[in-house]
Amino acid sequence: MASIRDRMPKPTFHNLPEDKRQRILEAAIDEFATASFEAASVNRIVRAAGIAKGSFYQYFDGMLDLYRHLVLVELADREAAFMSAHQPPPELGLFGQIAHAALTGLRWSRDQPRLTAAARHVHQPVAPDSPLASLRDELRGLRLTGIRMMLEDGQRAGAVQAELDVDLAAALVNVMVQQGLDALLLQRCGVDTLGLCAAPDRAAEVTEAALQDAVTALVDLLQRGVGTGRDAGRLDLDGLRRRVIETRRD
Amino acid sequence: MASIRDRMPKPTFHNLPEDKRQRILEAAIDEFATASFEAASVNRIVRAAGIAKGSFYQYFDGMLDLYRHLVLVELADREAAFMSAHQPPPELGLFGQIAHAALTGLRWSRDQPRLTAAARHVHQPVAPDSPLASLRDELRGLRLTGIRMMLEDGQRAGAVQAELDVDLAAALVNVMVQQGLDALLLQRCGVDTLGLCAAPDRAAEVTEAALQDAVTALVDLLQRGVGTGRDAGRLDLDGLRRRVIETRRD
DNA sequence: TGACCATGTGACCGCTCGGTCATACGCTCC
DNA sequence: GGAGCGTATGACCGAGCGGTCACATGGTCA
Repeated sequence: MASIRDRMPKPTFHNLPEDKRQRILEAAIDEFATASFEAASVNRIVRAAGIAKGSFYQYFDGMLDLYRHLVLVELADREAAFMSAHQPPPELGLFGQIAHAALTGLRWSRDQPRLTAAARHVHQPVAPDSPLASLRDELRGLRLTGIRMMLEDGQRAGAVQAELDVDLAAALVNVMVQQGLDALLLQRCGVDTLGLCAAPDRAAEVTEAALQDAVTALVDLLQRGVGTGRDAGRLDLDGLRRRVIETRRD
Repeated sequence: MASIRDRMPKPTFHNLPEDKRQRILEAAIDEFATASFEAASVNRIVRAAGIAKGSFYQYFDGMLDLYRHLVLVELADREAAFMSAHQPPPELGLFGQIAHAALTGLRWSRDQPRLTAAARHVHQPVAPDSPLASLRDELRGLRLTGIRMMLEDGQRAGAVQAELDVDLAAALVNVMVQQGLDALLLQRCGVDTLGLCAAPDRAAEVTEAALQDAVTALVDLLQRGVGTGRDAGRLDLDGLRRRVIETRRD
């Protein structure tokens, strides 16, 4: 934990007066919320923050250095503070915990869409030679481990199917949480995180009821799937999968 | 259908000799497979295609024009040809159809990672004022409608829960198909579509067995969820959701 | 032959980019 | 006062960008 947060910006950045540091961070958040990582511009950040370009390079080694600090320290701390200010009731089961976390995450996206949007570059597929690749892999690994542990706990408690391939399921849950919640928001309210960045007043359209609908849909799908659970349906899948695979052989 | 495919490149492009047109398309595919849409460069494309820059602007109105044509015509046609060359056995049930489509889609990504990667810009969240926004919304709407119809068919056939919120479920299924399959590939084989673009020889690591594992994981989650289906678990969720919601009120 | 026109071409324009560096500033200590 | 030092500054660099346009090319028809 400490190792990947260590000493990213130069010490001069940490010595800065608080308001100046905040101006720089706000400008960076706006830039990354607006532009793709590759299209983000140092020039625009320094202009918006009201500092000289030379100063920027006294604080950071470059854009990646800034972004690492932003994601691993600033955004992570703010989100963690929000999440821990909304602790779940203590005796929730696995799916209750997931529902709580999803609901809290959605509220965070609604209340702080710029922060969520700025962090998005690290959740998207990225070329292996991209400067973002190692950062993405680090964070992805941490998230997957957390999800895997939850699923394994669920298995031990008998709430999760014992025969589940936990690695693959964790990858799917990760996608559903990272992208699925935003897609549900777009579906239910006609606006997603990037839309809220562009039109912050539309947050009013994102009602608590809509968030609850979204979380319910996600957790229900996760827990029970969309099938009716008839044995015919399940056997159907197993039987047909073999045939599907056989179609390849011709 | 015809309306959104109409007349995007200028007529001069359609009059081009076949090999020249192919060179341009290949160069464009490489560019969009490598770079983000905002960072894609006309200069690089014309250099790689071996045409003059002035010619490019005789064929297209600009990058967006080229990308629209690429996604809506070239890539769509090639993928459709691949998919229709792998027709499912006729009497598959809903989840069998989904499994077949997912397996075929994964094979397509493995065999043609550059084409899949070039199309990715239209599947990712995008700012509402981005030039890509309307294209993304068009395609998203088409996909969601298709998925919704499948789910409704499943409901009529009794294979899908009657009380399912089809709109929200379709949004989730869309995410699972668009991003989830790639995530499963990365989890199972250590390489995803962008990784295959950068290292095409690694396609050998993507075995049929791995693809089948991925599809099984996805369809199982979709059909049955990860829960054990004990009533306690289900009631648990419903009861606890109310409490989760109440935590907000303080 | 020469007029005409669709197409091909790349030098050129104005601009922004990431990054550097000589210089200026402001504070401390002698 | 002035030496020393950490920090602030913005002009400047070379490069790449999207887009334009005057001109070249080559085929067609009178």
